[in-house]
Amino acid sequence: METIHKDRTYSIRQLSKEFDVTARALRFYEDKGLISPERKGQTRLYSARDRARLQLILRGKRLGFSLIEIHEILDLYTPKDHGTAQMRATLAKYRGQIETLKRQREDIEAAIKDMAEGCVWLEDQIHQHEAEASN
Amino acid sequence: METIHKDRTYSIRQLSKEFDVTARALRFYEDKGLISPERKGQTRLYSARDRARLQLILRGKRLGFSLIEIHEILDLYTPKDHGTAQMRATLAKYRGQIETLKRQREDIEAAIKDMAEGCVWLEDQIHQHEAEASN
DNA sequence: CATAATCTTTACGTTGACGTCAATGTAAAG
DNA sequence: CTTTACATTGACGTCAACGTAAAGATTATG
Repeated sequence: METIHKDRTYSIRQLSKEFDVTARALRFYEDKGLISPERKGQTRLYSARDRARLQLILRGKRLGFSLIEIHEILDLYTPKDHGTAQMRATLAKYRGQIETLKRQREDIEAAIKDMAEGCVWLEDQIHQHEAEASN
Repeated sequence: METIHKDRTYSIRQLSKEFDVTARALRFYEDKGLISPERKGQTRLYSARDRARLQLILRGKRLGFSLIEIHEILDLYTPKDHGTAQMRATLAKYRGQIETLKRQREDIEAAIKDMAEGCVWLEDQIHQHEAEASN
């Protein structure tokens, strides 16, 4: 194992190229409190942790969550408090989020099913059409 | 079986209450060409088909698609042309859509997995905390 | 050293998806 | 027939999520 991995930092360009988002978007996410890269003087230095958070942000976006919702989800990923009551509350949020995701998964599966059936029907039609044409 | 089912129509209020969207939204969707209810004079009359389309629209929204994307998806649901070439093209779109949905499903499953692991960890922490407290 | 390439902040512009308000129409109830 | 309730079409407002352009600071390169 090399030592290089955990302490690597990324420039704003590197990250924006890697994930195909604009630098503007990254600064915007920072503005909204979703990421907080360090600074070397003026310029931003993104850590591996920042990079991971960005991945979560983008996944959230692909799933149709707003930046505010994503912010709340990110909060679930950042361990902070240690009171039992707080931990129970956090646990409840986790579970709520899981329920949300499961409902979404059902939507997706219904959509996939619909589309797959449409495929079958269409393939069938095409075959019939071809059979007709060859007579 | 009763005869009442297929020919029922819905007012804009009925639909908006049933699906918990505003009348404004329904008119907006119409403006964008997503639904086309008939008119009795001025007022809109939504058919069972319109209702079904609305369900698809809302599902699309829950999955994070834009109205434009939803419009394209709705097009896939409305059979229209009969040329073999067109049907092949449509089939390709179906398949593309399925791929999109499958990628989304993978995102969701990853998210669910993350959250579930977080749950386990949290439950563990809470148990340890309680064990400590009882000594 | 000059200049080009990147970075920064500030600020205004844009697009999507509606909300809200005004002015008006119409249909059922009392 | 008047009131009450819900319908319609504009037109403008709003919020999120960036895009874009301006102007300056810093770093890299010939």
